[in-house]
Amino acid sequence: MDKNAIAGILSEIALLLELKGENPFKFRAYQSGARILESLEEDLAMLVAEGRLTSIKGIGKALALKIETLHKTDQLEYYDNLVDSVPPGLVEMLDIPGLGAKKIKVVHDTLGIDTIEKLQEACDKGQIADLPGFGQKSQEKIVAGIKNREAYGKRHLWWSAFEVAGPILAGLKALPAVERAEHAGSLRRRMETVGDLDFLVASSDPQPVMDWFTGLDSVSEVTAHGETKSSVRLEGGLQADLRVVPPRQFVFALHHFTGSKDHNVRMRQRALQNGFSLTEWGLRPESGSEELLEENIESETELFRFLELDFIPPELREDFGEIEAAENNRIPHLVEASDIRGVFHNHTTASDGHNTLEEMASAAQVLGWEYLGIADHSKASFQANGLSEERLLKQVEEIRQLNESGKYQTRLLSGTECDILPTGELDFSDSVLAQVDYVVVSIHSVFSQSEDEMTARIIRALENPHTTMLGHLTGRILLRREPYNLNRQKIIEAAVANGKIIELNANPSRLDMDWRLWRSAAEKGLLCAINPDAHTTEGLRYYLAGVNIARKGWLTKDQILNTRPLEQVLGYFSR
DNA sequence: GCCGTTTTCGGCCCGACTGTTTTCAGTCG
Repeated sequence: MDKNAIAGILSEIALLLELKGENPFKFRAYQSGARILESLEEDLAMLVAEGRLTSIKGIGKALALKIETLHKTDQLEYYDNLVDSVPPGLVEMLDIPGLGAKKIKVVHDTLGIDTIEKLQEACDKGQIADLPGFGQKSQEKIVAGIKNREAYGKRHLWWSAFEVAGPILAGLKALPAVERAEHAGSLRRRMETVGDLDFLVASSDPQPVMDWFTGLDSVSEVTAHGETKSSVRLEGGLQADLRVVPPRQFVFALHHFTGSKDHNVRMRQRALQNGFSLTEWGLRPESGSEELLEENIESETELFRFLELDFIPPELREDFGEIEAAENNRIPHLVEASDIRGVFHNHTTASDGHNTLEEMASAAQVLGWEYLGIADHSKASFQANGLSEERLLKQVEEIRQLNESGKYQTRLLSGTECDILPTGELDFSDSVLAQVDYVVVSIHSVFSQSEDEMTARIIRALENPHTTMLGHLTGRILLRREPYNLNRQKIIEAAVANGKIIELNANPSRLDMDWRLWRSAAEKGLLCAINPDAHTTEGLRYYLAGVNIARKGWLTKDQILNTRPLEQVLGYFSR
């Protein structure tokens, strides 16, 4: 069993222990164990073989033994027994807002309820309201929670959440009572998906701010309306929280509510080591002290500096080594949107795009790009109106003529998004591929191969001398389709060995390859290309989502091909 | 269940809101 699968089991164990009412620090140990495993750089097999698991901070004897057992045998009796002892319905109930492990345990222990259906029935009979610690309101909340579980339970794409958040933030900033306003949470950290929107405001007069927020036209339900915090449900199911804090607290609260939780834990630990207690309220000389430190800290930069750290951009605050880097002046200068000089993977009406070659060229010019690559589908992608050899060569000629005409300042590059056939062969022959500027190779069919088959298929495509870059590595569609089975590390290694690029597909539903892999991949020498995979002129703007993810992946300008000027890009293609 | 160079036991980040209570537990982030 690989480390991610094992991590999944450890998280599940944590959940089950919580439902059983175990010592909270015990299940937290499992939770943290799962996370540690996921972010492990070293080969798990090696760590197990050399008995070095316990040398990792957070992994003790008990966890090490369980990890080792799962790794070697794919089985764990402890886990199996635990699963058998907790009805699956109880786990599902955690999705219902207002129901946590303790209350679920009460419902189960007193009424014997073990499915959501039975919970619904008990609510209908009014039995839940009579339980100790429950009441009429909690019962109503549970009924609503069950009803909305489907619609509200899911996360939202960062791009769409950001579009909703933008006008709200602008509205907050325009209020007279508001001194400062920012969004926080996973939205500010540029996570690929967002659970809810967090807004933070500095004001000494919270009431009108709260009233404005809860009174927004797009609010379908007000779930909390307090003096410092309000929560609303927006049309479309997105939840939004607003916190209003006194101006001198703003920086601390912004840092706290930006998270991530794991990053905050590390920051608080660091503060404690330096003799301070850090909370969203500010810094105290020591834990337990009432008095806030009278330091003049007005920006996050100053807060980090107080803890002897360089500024850590919000995108990096995932406890992925950013604290250590900030300690040693090793936070990289991350790529910025303005560094992008063009993109390579885009479609036109020749295949399944919605805008013509010229419309795309014109839109790229508006974006100020030096070059725009066109990579329409190849013939095997029949469903996407893939180009035949003949049509591709015709397009190459069109592009050549358009460039010669000088009509657009943006130079068009001719490429292809060539299908990787199930065998790993490419959809076009070498002689055809030799006639385009570059080749993006992608998988669009037969997703169901085994991990070994899929990995070998992709590696074979990377070994083709005409291949320039690999498109959307895993084929995942966020919130909709899981990645296909493949060994990411092997593919990264093959790309490096063959001098090939892996694309960062910037389509907000893909954001593939995942940001968690980029830092170590780039350290191994992998070159990135940020591609919007645009099917419309508006879709070109997705490159911004790609830059976000590149930043989350610690990438700098020089690790990304499309930050380079046209001449260098052409030079790279004709190596 | 993990950790520790004062510690092998006694901690483990912490505060707001809600709904239930009548001083607080559970949930959430």
